[in-house]
Parts: sequence; structure tokens; C-alpha cells
Amino acid sequence: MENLQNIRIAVDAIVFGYKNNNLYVLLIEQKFGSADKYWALPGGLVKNDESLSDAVIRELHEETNVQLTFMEQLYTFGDDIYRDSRNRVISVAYYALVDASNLEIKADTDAEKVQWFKIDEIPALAFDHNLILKSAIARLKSKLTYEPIGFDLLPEEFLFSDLENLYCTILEKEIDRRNFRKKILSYGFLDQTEHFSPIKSGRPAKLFKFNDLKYNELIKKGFHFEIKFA
Amino acid sequence: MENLQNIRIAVDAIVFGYKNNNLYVLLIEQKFGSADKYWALPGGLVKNDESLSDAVIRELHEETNVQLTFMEQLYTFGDDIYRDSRNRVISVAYYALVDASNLEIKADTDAEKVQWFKIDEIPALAFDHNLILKSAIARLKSKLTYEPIGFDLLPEEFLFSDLENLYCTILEKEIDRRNFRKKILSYGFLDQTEHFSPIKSGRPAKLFKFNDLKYNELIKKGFHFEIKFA
DNA sequence: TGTAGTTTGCGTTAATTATACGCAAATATA
DNA sequence: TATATTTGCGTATAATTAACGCAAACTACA
Repeated sequence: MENLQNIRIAVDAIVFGYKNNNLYVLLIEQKFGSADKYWALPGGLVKNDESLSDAVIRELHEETNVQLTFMEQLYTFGDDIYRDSRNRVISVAYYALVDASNLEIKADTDAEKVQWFKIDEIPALAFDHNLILKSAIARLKSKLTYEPIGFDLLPEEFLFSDLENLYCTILEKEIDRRNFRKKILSYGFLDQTEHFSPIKSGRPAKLFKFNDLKYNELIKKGFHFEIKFA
Repeated sequence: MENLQNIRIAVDAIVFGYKNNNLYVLLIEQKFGSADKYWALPGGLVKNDESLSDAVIRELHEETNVQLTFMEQLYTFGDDIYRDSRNRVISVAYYALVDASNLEIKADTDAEKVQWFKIDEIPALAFDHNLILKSAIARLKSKLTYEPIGFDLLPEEFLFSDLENLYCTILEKEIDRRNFRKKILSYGFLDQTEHFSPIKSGRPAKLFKFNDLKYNELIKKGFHFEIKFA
């Protein structure tokens, strides 16, 4: 009756990037057989002596060269026993963000292909990765409204209009530019730099910076970040 | 170089109950050696052919006789490689709620002891279970403010004052009774029953019921539950 | 040099929501 | 019948959100 446990444990990463009014996800091409190619989330089996988060970092490092600005555990997928047809595998999924200015660097390590995909142009993925991705997008959307993680998707210094557009496109909502700016600025965790960005047209815009110290000060005082839309 | 994965996967459950202005957690007594006894969260290893949530349900059924009203995955604890000193074990933690009217029924299955503990009288637990519990309490508190799970801790029919007290005690905040009532009632998902509760003193109070159908209707219309306090 | 087009940055006002209370109704108990 | 207690409904004020107006600062082009 007593049977040895024969379940593998893997980690998968959903890495989000943002550029030019588009949310991107990092996918790698997985080769099973000779003709059997599938895009999949980066990930792999956890080693015996490494922590879960270390495993994610290692896998990402092995397969890509992205520099994360944020990472958090998403969910553990283990209710579908046959999510991997070969073995019982439970996957602990992490989602992560990368700075938009680092988004162009694509690493094609060896034969493995790595590519950024627009969120609305995702192909059929391996395993239950479409499901996992869907869940990550939902979490990203939700988290964006109650924690200042949007800044992790932008370069160190950014335009207010970039932040606006980021919120608009990811949350798929209209927002009033002026009220949005007023609200964010009222929090007081943004520093205005002396730099201006190369302009395309219109009035030159100041660049802003997210100030972690100020943010943490506010948190200690009981501050609670929140962005709501109608 | 290629080593076989030797990691066990377990589930643990944090079961919350509420009664008489107190939040309770269900613990079981774990026996390691002869004298080595520890209270611990109910849980155990996942079987090869069962889903994670089934494993939680099974373990709870084996060790206790609680009837859950709510269950959700909390977090997967696997960053501390030595959280179990005997083997590498990764634990997927679930938290769950039980109806207050079922809280008295304690099952002492065989030699194993099961007991409800007040949240502020928790002993030193086995493994990293104190940490897990802490994380579950944080989640419960947070979830209570943006989803109507408080009702899952109360009997089918409850007094408004019970609901008030539940929020006050779990969130450790003062609230204005009248504003709280106004707000909750304004949502329109509570049904007033014709029953009255046995009174101790004061004006007799009507019993209320949470109406899932009405709540789901609201959700479909874009409603968003929220309870905030100053 | 001037005009049109564009984007930024700062305001103002109305609508909604939250907060802070007041107080009578309905009961048990003394 | 008076007192203590808890419920249930209301109202005034403060705070926040939503909806808009508009000038400033630039580019591009005639």
C-alpha cells in the first residue's frame, strides 16, 4: 500500500516586459521530438539543494539573459495530474518584470530560441502554460492597482505619459491623464529629475524617478498605494 | 552530474475558525520520537495520483472532521531547503475556513490529538509552521477586506453584530458600527431572515444570510467588494 | 516669422463616498 | 416603572474621485 512518492517539482517563470504600448512575455522554444516544437515558459526541474527562487533565477539565467527588476511567486500548479504527459510534475510558477530599456536584448543561447511575444499574440504553448500565463496576467493587472510595480516595467527615468500608457494598455482601461498625474504625484514618492527626454513633438517633458526610500517611508506610516479607474 | 530529483512534496492546511470574538486555528499533535511532541498544521505528503487540493481534503479528513466552507492555495514554501530536517520537503500551503457553528466538534482520531487554538495563544510549532501560519493570518486579514469571505466563518444565519465583531477582532481595528452596517447593506447581497436570535439583552436582532446568487450577479456587473477602515 | 499641430502641466468644479456622530425603538432586568 | 443594553435608521460634514478647461512649450512647415 505504501508507495514511494514519484512526483517531480519544477519552476516556471512568466517574465513580463513593456515597450511602446505593448506588454510582452518571454518565451523559449522547447524541442520534444524532432518535429515537435512548442513555445513554452522558461523553467525546469528544481535541483535537490537549491531553493525555489534560486531555481527560477538559474533557469532564467541558463535560457535567457534578462535582468529582473521584480519577482514573486504566482501559484503552484498541481491539480491537473496530467499537465505534463510524461510524468507527474508540479510546477511552482513565478512572475517577474524587466525594465523596458533592457527589453531589446534577446539572447539566443545555443540552439534554443528565446523571444518576446506580445501578450495578444501568444501561440499555443506547451503543457498548461497558456493557463499559467493567463493567471499571471490576471495577477499582474490586479497587483498593478495596489502596489507600485508598474515602475519596474519602465526605465529608471521615465515620462509621465509612459506611466499613463502603461496603466492604460495593461489594464485595458481609459484614464484621465490629468487626474492620474495628480493622484500619483500626490503620493510623493516620485522625484522629478532635471533631465528631459528626446521629444518627438509637443512640449518637452520632465523625466521622473521612483524613489524607493520615500515609498518605504510612506509604507511605514501606513500608506497604501492604490490606482482605481471608472 | 545529472542527479535524480529527491524532493518530497507535501500539503499543509491552515484552518481558521471564529467564535466569541476569537479567531482559532486547527492544530494536530505530531509525534516524532517518544518524547518529541509538537503541535503542527494538519498536512502530509501528496500521493502520486491525487491533485494538490484533493491531498489537502484527504489529510484533513484523515486527521480531523472539519467541514470547510472555503479553501484556497496560500503559498508554496520551498525556499528554506532545511525546513524539514529529515528530508527536502516542499510544502504547498492552503488556508481554509469553517463555519463557527461547527467549531465545537473536535475529533480526537485515535491517538492523534486535534485542537483549536486561539490565534494569540499559538505554541511553538513543528517545522516552519509558525511562519506559514503567520503568512496565512496576513492573507486572511487582507482577503477579508476585498472579498466577502467573512461570511464563511459565520453560521448560515448570523447577527450583524457578529459580523461587525468578526471584522473588528480579526483586523484588530475599531469600526463605526453604523457606517459598517450601512455599507454592507448597501451592497445588497444580504438577505434579512424572519428569524431572531436568542437575545441576552437589548433590542432583539434580525438574523441575516449571505446570498451567493445576488453576490455573483453583482460581480458580473463589475461590482467590487471592499471594506476599509480608518 | 507666423501659424497649425501636439503634448505637457496646472487648475476648477461637481458628484460621490467616507467619517463622525445623534437618537429613538425594543427588549431584559431590577 | 426606571435603567441598562443593543439594534436600527438618520443627518451633517469632510474627503476623495471624476469630469473638464486651458495655457505653456515645443516641432514642423509654410
